[in-house]
Amino acid sequence: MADDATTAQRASRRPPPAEAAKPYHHGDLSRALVSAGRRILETEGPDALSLRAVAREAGVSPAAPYHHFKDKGELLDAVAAEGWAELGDAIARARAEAASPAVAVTEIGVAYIRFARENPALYRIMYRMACDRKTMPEHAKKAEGGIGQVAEAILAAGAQPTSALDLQLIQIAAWCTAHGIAEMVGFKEFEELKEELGGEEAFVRAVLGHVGILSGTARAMLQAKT
Amino acid sequence: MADDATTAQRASRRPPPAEAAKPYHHGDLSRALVSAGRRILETEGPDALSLRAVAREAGVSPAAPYHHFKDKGELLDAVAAEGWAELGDAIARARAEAASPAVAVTEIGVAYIRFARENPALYRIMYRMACDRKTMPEHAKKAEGGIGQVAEAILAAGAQPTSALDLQLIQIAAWCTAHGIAEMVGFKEFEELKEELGGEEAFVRAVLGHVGILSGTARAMLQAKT
DNA sequence: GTCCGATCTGGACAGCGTTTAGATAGCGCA
DNA sequence: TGCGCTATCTAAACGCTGTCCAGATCGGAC
Repeated sequence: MADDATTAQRASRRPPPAEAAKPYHHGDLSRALVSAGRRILETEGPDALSLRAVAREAGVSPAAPYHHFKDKGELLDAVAAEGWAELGDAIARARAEAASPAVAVTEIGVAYIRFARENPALYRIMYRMACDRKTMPEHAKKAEGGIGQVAEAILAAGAQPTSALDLQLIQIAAWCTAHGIAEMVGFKEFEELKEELGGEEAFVRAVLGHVGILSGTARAMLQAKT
Repeated sequence: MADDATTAQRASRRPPPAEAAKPYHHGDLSRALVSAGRRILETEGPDALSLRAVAREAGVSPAAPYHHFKDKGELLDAVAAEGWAELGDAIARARAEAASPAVAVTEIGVAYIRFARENPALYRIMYRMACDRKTMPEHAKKAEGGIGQVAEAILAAGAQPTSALDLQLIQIAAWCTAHGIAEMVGFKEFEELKEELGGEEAFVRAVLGHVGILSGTARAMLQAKT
């Protein structure tokens, strides 16, 4: 086994091999550190995610990560970026699998919230990083597999925004709503109600059903009635 | 000055004096610790809020707080509870000052978000505690000066929920939305857009305007159209 | 074949949350 | 008035953390 690795590495191209079992000088650590971080996040929660723990998990000294990330924060940023990419995929999948454009927006919301609930520690880090640092990872904004999907889905559902700004605000409102629900669904207060409604997803759909993301036209219509 | 304090304390009733400058054995520390915590939160941010820093700020040894709170978490809980009480007051004020019942719900939302934005570190702690611990402070739930206000305001605005459950879901949806916007308004992504709209509050109102919290009847109406 | 530069280690530092043993001092009781 | 009780506070210590440094290691370029 060790022989295999050594041989494979010796036969490889000039740059350090991208995937080897436990290669080389130490291999490509940055990737190993990020996935070690995710592993810790999943198994031990966000509070256990220390730089030292990550290094330990990856089998290197506590100082080693500093040759790949200037900071603990930068490592967390890399972990978060991976999370955003996966969230984007989940959103794209939900949109593709939606029964009709009309329900796609809701399904995207449900998928977003489900992702956050299935990866609570990851989502916490993702939000934390998006909040503190200046830019979101590009993945999160891109149309293919990103938040940009929301605008498209809203348009496909037949909404008629009065301007580009209107559309942008719709998008932001949808995102804020999803984030808010995602973070609050876990509150212990709602445990009873969730059970009454038949599970967490039912609860999420019920809450989502009480939030209307309104384009300019729909909003005007609603105001005319009230 | 020291004389004043000593005299006042000696003349006081049996139980330890509630308000003295720097009294006694050490005075009523728990209160001092909580306000020291808030001071640190405001001046140095949430990351600087260590138990030791709080003790230092209050002028006691690092072990002293353990006679009043079993945990760092319990101290944070106390700080958060104070925050919830103040948020409740802000909500009540917004409702009382609203021009009409129809706009009260929006004004409550704006007040909620403004509080979160003006006390970002405090709000972070408040949410964190509400998330991790089992129960919200009673203050937050009470009708006078609490989230319960939302339901009343919604009813006063003329909404016609189809059931108690419907009303509860409306309330939760509103809360989730406010929380989501409150946390995301700070994103650097929106800086440009905020400026374009003429400030953060304008941005908040614009986003809020694109979210409709729908009672059962209003929802049915909207669905009939789409 | 020799050197360079990237990578990794071991050790150190200050700061953290928490526990323990011991000092201090107000209160109830005699 | 004085004595002990108990709540409160301190000093010191533990293992943990993020971060930095000097030195060891080793692949790749000349």
